[in-house]
Amino acid sequence: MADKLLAIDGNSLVHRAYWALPTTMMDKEKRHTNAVYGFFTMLFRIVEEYRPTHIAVAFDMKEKTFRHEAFAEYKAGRRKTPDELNEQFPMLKDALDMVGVRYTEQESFEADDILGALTKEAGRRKMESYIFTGDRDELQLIGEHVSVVLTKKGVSETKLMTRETLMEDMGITPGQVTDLKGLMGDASDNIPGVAGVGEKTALKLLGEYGTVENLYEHIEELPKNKLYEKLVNGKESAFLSKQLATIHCDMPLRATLDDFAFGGFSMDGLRAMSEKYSFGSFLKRFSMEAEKKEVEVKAVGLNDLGILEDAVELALYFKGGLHFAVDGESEYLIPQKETLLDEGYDLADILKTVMPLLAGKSIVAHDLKAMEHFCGDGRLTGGTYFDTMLADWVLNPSYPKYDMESVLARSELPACAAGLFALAQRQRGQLEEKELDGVYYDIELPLLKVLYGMEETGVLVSDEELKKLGEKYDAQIEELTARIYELAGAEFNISSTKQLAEVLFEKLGLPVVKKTKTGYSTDVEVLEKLEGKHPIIPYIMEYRTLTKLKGTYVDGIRGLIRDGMIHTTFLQTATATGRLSSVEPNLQNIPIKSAMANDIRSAFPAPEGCTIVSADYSQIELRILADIADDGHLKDAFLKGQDIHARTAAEVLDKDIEAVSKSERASAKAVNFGIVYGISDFGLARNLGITRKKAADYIARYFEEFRGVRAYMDEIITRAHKDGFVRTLCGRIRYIPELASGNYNIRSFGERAALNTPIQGSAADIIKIAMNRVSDALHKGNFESKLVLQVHDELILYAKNDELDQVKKLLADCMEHAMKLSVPLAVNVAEGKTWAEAK
DNA sequence: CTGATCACG
DNA sequence: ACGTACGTGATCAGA
Repeated sequence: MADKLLAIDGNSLVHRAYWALPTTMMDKEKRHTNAVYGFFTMLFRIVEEYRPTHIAVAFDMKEKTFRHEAFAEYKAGRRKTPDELNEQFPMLKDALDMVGVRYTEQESFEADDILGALTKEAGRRKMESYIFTGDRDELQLIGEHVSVVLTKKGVSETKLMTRETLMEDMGITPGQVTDLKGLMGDASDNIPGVAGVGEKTALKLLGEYGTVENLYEHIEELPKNKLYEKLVNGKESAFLSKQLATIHCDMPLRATLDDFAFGGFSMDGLRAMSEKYSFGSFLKRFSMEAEKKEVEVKAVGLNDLGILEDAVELALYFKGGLHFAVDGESEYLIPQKETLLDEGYDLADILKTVMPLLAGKSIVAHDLKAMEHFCGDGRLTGGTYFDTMLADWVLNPSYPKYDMESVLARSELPACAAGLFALAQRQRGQLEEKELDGVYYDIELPLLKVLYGMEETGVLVSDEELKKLGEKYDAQIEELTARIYELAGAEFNISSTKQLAEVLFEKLGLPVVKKTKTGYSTDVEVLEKLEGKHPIIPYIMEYRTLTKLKGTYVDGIRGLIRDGMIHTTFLQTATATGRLSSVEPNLQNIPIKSAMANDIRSAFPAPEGCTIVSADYSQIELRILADIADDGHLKDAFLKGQDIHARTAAEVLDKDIEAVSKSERASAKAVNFGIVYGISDFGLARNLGITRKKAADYIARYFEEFRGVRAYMDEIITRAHKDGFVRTLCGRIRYIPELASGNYNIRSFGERAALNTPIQGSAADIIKIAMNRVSDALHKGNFESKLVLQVHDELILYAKNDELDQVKKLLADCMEHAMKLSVPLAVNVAEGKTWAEAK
């Protein structure tokens, strides 16, 4: 194996770790340890990823450096390093000693100078170097054999920077990094740069002139404007700043590269160090690491796969490659994708060899649906499955991310096959403890396969029609743009809320209706209030509608068409309530309400020989509310099959349901929506455009009639406060930590979520059960018709024309009887040759 | 990379 | 006296 140097900027990383982690972290002796802990978290991660043969940690020395001699204010004005952090440097050095990692420091030089000299030396020996730092200055050290691993936010994310990525990201070469600092300065080091020149301007100038020196040679060619003046005044500062930012790679090194040879952490040292500084989670981790070491020692090549027989216990999907861990007689195999590719294997070959071995076996994977796509149709059948991503979400659906890295980080298990295996084992127990096994095994796990099928099938789109539509919209947008410019008396970017606000509220003097935290609001609500006050308003509203349609639903979708089809991805672990979401493209928010929605939906035709069938639940959320709140009026209305909004109006206004007017029904509809969301008089007032008092009055009268609903709302909130979570009809859980907040707004939000989640989430349970049953029924009946989309309360299928009647019946049946409630679940079924017709 | 806006249920 | 309806994703502008 080629030698690889990991050169670490100790100071940079310690600072990063200190600010990223809470100072409440202490060891047995009440010494602060957050920076040390964070440093090692990053170190373990990076060593795992890069597997260096040499590691050097460089520290700054407290003494002044040659830079202070050049510029007295260098690093002045910097926030003083807190004592809680300073104390941790000796501890870190001690800990590094214990685990067998060498560090170095030299008087009057900074860590980056040492790193520069070390990596330069390594380069001479044709050794690859990776500089690990948060300091972007060090990007100047990038070279043929040198890359920089930049820490991003927190302690878990990094980005590998090479010449290529630096060029892509900033458009400069490593050599130009000092020129950049020379012009823009660096606030954190108190490097002045040229006053008034920021990153944007600096990059633009460098793009043209390359270096500070060349820029000033050609300074007289610049237009004699403000920028020119700034540059002339800042000339001396620019040169000095560049000099300060330059890292000196030619310092005399006290240590040599060989001193930093690294043959792995000392396991005993790790244990002792974790013990000494009370790093409990590391201790756990190392017992796993030790196990993994065993695993790798026994790793065998692909040719030996034949020995596996029925030994497959675990496989996982990871970053587009496959890692396998196979458990026979405690024999493991983990060929990593990179290793296999290095050895000249083709992924398709691997799959052909490995997949048959997986059939019928017990498989654990992170994101099985993605793995199914990766492995190809039907390859993963017949075995038992466990998906650690799905399990993590079912156990707690409120995290922002569920990728393998995040999940394993939260679990504090090592990011390797053994870690994932251990995680699955733990999750199996937790699912039962929390009574979430039903949701997981009976709903989500089977649904994963259904969703895979839907994504694989895809949706047919007419690129030609979308193209025509786009041209039509473009023409209209152009016309609108001209009119808007004329009415405004100037040209501006209508899509820029900032520029639009300037035109509306400053140039045209229209009244300000609402503000956002950054300035004037110009959203539809505002524009509607302004309608009639100026002829420009309707044009702007139309412009907004058209550009939205064009950008998102014409161009956006066209860009994703492959062979006439689009294949959305249904995210099964994205929402806190249990719903699905849809991305790339989002097919759950295709226009339906507006006048032009028909155009868009018409571009989604049924495939040859098929009809689009759409079936949606009618008022499913209010039916669920009727059931769980056990409300007399609500249940009565649904049992009698009445128009629920009309009935609500009749109750509140105390009149016959037949006597309810259209506008009375509309108000009641808004109230019903509000109830489901956790109503407030303010919200209802805003929605209906009535006074807050009238809204409050309406709500009060509603609750007088719908006593069950009122009681439910009180009860669920009380219980949620007590438990800290709520559940859906199927037992799906959502923790709501906001309920414990001392902040009124946050707590109120928690209460509304507590109220809404059992309703929205139960609806999600019901349609998911229905989907599993529909899919099952289609297979069992040997139908060729296919499920293609789900839009929260609606299922869309491609029905083979000769199966149409049976499929419609089967569909309605599965949906209506997905769950037995105390009121019927009503389903409307429609069909058409395009999506637009199937309504 | 965040905020504003707007598409859906 | 607080600020304000639940759940999503895509696009654009502009720091």
